[in-house]
Amino acid sequence: MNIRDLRYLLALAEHQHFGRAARACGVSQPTLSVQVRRLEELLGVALFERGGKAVTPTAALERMIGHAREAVAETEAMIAVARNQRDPLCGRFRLGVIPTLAPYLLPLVFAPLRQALPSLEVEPWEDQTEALLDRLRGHDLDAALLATEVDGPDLASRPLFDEPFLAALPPEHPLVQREVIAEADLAPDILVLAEGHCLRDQALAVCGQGGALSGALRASSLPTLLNMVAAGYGTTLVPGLAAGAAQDAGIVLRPLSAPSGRTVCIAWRTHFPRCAAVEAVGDVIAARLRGFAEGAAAGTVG
Amino acid sequence: MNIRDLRYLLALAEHQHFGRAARACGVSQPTLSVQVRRLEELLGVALFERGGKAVTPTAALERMIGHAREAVAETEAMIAVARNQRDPLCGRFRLGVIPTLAPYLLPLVFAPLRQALPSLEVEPWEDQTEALLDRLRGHDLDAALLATEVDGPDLASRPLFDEPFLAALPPEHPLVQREVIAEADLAPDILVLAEGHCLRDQALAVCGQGGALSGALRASSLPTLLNMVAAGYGTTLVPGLAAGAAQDAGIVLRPLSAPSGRTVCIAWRTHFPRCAAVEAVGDVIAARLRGFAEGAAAGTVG
DNA sequence: GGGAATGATAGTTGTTCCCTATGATGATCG
DNA sequence: CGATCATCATAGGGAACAACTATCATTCCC
Repeated sequence: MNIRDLRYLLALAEHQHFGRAARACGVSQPTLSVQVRRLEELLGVALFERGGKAVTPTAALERMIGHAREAVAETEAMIAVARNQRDPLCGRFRLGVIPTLAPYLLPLVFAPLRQALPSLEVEPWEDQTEALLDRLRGHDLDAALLATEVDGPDLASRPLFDEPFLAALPPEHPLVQREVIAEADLAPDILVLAEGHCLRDQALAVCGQGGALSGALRASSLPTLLNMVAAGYGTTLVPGLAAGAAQDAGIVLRPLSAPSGRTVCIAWRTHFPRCAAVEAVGDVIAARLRGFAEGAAAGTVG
Repeated sequence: MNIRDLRYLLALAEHQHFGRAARACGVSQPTLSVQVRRLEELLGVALFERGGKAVTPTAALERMIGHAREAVAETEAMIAVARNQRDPLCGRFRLGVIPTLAPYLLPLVFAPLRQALPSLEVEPWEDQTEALLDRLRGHDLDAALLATEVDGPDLASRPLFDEPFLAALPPEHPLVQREVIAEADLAPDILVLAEGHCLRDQALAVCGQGGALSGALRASSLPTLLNMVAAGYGTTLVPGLAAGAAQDAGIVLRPLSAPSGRTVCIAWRTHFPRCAAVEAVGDVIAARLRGFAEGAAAGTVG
């Protein structure tokens, strides 16, 4: 059963004339003639009474034609929806972002995204890496911005930009005197985020598992951590994009003697069909952050 | 666009597995695979995300699937309607009957029709010949019972049975003495129906254009005409099936010396697709009236 | 009865659809 | 870590389908 046949049917019922109906359908008269007859044979019912003068729908067709009309209409509606969805750079795009990145990166990239991909509705979702990966695997996200590379059978990722780490010191800290801080010097009184934050692991990896890691002082968010540092509880590493926020909190920032940092990536399901959207979003973010690493290492925010 | 493809689509969306969906559709897995892909290319949208593990409908498909479901459902409803209509001996059958026949014939044939064609809903429509033919041509009737043969480019007819005429006399009429009446003897004071009734023309044809045709005395229906005869206003010819009614009205009936009558036919449009129904109805009526002519000519009602 | 109009039929060609067989890839398990 | 299984994609071939042009049959009308 072909929708085309139903179109022929409706055209013939409307025009009551094979030639005109065929012209309306853009086919030859024999084509429509044969197809209608085939349909009649298939259904086992006479659909039209072919008089010498007029071609009239039978009572049987009258009862069927409503359904036929609906079937054609629904099919066309479906095709119309498909046509509207055709552009992968269109529609909702659920983008996960880790908490140590979201508040500092999103303000920078929202405007460029909106300009470059006006019909892509980017919906951010803030959560920690593992939760984001779960949601990504569960089709609850379309992509995620992470500070860790992902590569597996089902997920893939692509680096977008490097975010250098800066040493964060309370204003009265003795190390403030130095222009450049050695990572090891931070270790004794370093503060880190609560478990689950990738920044915690990265800071510890850079500075070594400092023994002074006081159990009571684990911040659950980066702003809290910055406040704790500003209040003199200890030092920490801040990612470059948070430099402005750190300074606003009254923290002194210093470059590291051996510059290190983390790589922000965009991750997606290997088989995600709208990878064009992932790519485009990644391009926009990478372009916005181009040259950021150097500037941030020198203490400037892009 | 084929409805079959939509079925594949729905099956795959439901099973989320090519093999099982294919089995549910009764096709091989490559067939379903290829068809779904073709559909995706046709629509220009990815409909499924083919992961290593699961096959999941995309957001685009989620928006389309309702329409697809509706289209399939409507198509199936249409096919179901067609299936129910497939039997031509089923459904409404609008049957025209001329007024001089309807009240006498229909009581005889309703029961046999209902028995022989239980799912055919015979709807009688009483009117004069010309009106019936108009309605027949206008598709407002499916067939008509007439006392005249019809043959033309658009209409055809078939004789069902012969209905003899009987001489109808008031009880006190002098001709009552005779066992058999000559047609010419009726002519002087014959009464006929109003114009438009075919029985009028037939009576006049049999008896000649009797000069005594009083303009004031034209009955508009056969019962009225019978009452007029019974009241002594004149004589007439009655069709055999009305013999009982005539006798009930107090009329004396006599056979004609040169037996004559009219042929009752069933008429239909040449191109009417349910001619099987016409034939069946005709068969039932003819069978019911078989041998009626002889009996009626002898004064008996079948 | 000839001509115009209309639908049906015939023959042909290109497309579509389905099958079986096979390939590619990822998951699973010893 | 390699073998095996599961799953989907691809290839090739054959049957069915749908489209066309050309032609025929019928009806209608003058």
